[in-house]
Amino acid sequence: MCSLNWSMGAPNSESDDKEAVGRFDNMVRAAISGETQRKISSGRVDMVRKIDLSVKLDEDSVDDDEEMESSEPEEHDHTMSDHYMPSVKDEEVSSPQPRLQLGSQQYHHSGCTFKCEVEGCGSVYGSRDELLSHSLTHRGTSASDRSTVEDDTPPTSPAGLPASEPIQLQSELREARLEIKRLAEENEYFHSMLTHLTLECHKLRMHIAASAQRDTLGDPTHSLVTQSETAAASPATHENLQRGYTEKNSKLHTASSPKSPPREQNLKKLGRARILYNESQKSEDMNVGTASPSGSEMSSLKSSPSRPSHAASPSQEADRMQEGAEDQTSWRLNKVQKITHTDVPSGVPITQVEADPNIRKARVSVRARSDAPTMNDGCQWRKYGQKMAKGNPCPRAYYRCTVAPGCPVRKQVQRCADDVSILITTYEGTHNHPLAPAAAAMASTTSAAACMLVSGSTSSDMNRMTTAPPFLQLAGSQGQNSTAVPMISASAPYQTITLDLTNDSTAHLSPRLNKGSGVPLANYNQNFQGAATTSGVTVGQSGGQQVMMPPQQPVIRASPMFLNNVMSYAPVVTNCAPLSSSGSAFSPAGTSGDHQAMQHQHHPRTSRIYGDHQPQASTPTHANSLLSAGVPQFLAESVTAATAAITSDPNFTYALAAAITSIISSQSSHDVHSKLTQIAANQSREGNQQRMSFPSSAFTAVAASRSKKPDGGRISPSRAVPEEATLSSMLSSALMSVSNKDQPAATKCVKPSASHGSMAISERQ
DNA sequence: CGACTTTGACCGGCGC
DNA sequence: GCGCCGGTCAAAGTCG
Repeated sequence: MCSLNWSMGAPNSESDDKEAVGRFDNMVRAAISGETQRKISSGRVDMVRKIDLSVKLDEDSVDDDEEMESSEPEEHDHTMSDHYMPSVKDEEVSSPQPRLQLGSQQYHHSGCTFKCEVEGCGSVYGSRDELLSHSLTHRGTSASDRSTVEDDTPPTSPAGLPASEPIQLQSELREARLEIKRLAEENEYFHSMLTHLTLECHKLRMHIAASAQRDTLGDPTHSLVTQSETAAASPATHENLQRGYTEKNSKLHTASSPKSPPREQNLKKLGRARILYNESQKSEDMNVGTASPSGSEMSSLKSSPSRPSHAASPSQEADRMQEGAEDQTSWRLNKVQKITHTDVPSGVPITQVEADPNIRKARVSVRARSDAPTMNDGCQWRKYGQKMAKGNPCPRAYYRCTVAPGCPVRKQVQRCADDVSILITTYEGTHNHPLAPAAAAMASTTSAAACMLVSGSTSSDMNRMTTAPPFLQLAGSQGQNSTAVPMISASAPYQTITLDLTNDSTAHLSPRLNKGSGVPLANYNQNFQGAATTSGVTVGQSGGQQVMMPPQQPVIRASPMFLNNVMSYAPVVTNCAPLSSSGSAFSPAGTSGDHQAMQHQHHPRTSRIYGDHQPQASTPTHANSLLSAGVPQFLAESVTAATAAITSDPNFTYALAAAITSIISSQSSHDVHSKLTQIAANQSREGNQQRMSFPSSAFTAVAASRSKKPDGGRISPSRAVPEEATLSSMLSSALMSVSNKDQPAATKCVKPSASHGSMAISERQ
């Protein structure tokens, strides 16, 4: 900022006087050309501001440059946030008794008039034109003040001001005013664009809400179409707006001053900014696994409560990113992105997620017995905080996934207040990276649970949850019914589903879990067993809230493992929005939306089924022998057993069986063989880390191998404690338990199609 | 020295 | 408006 500042206030030093004269000469010129070009990057509205700031209020006017610099962020934010375009009048009025200094002359500003305070003058001027002329007159009589000429101002003769200068300045001033007017029109256009986009966003939201409802009613095809429509509509709209702007701008351009470079640059910058914006959003979305178009971007930003008004202008967003303004605004943006990341489940357009506040706040809590600080779920976690939570003497630890930079997944680990041997791990968010098989186990298990949660939460009738998988139940709040197998906390601020792995069915499968607890498992299963021994759904009271308990079915207790393998594929295989839209869908395959990633996750997990089913397969030898035994058939048996296990719940049977079947059918035996071979090799390498006390497991070994950082860094307790219980082991054990039940497959042939997943969800409602 | 944990401070939401 | 509480940040400390 060089010469745009008209100091107001107390008389300045002599140097200021000298500088002011020369600066005044360049003022308008700089405002139009240099300043305009400099400030283009911050948006057109800013450009208007800078020109309008030809009268700027100053408290101390110590350093013009610094003042302008320091005032920029605030102005910028202001402009961006509400499209406020201040006029001179605004600032004039806002000042009680401002003083305007033009060159060496001072003018007292009162209302809309300026009074010259030069001794013996006292003229009053109503407009800035008059003021300008007057100033020039004074300057002609005080040529000594202009001894210093700055910048590129041509030197003036000692005799006085050239006669042509006032005319030239006035013409330039006229040009500047024209520019201001034109920019004001543009700003108005931006305003209308903002309004339009706001309406558009609102419309899209309604669409999304409607399609979500249709989804739950079993019309997935339509919903998908609708989603794609909504996703596609917005960019198109944006293009139209952009085009409209271009056209209008060209009209404005031709109708106004000939200063075309700024105009074109503005347009270019606008376009580039938009590209930048879209690219940045795409990169974000790619992380999440959904190449969400700008439509979702818009709504995602729009949905931010902290930024209600700025979201409709992607170019402004891009401008900010371009300028690298790391101010509060960008912090808010990050916050928005965080929210987006955290809450966007796999493979779901952001719009859908953001449209549903229920999905947004879904959490999955896993209760398991463990002596370790955290459970090994296969991921790398970094502890970023610890708090004493109310009502629990044990501190709550906060962890952040560090597998991939920027992964939004967090988990909270806290020991149960009633029984410190129980570790409550609450997951929130969706991984934006492929997961190791062991991590995928936990992720997809919680994903499945989150599906329950989301589906249940969308229903206003809680009783419908009686048709939910039997391992689910509704509870008032997490932890109140600590002995119950999974429950949904519908009243908590964050909707939380709890997978309780502390019951005996799990316990007997995972003796290590209880090894150090010293607490009889019966204590923790007493209530559940008591309530569940009755057939059918038991409804009880817990903490004043209704608790529904499903019929006790040991087989079903292990169903998380099936969900683990099923649900994570469901979004991909069936592209089932409800399934994948769970708030905490830790589904790596679904998340990535990438077929490669899916394959990457797919095979090991299938292998896990295989390996878990056969405890002997925990050694390479066994694995190889089993490989030769014919894997596909074995897998089919596993699927059959799994299917049988879930047939007790007629509504989820379709979804689960469909997903299972599709997993099997979508991969060749060759793939299975190769993956199993790979896992066997891993086991061979990591043989010393194999847990022989566990019946599994290919993926346990993989988990162990993955738990060590490639750079040899320290292993965090969450992944290095040797005695800890691995969720994956528990789950694999559970699967084995199910498989050994050898129940008849009531649902054997379910066609894997996109409709099934949704149908299951809808039926469940 | 880098990665990670610890821990006090800070912030926003929420209820009174 | 105030205080409580949950969640997060970031500087300092720790560890390999």
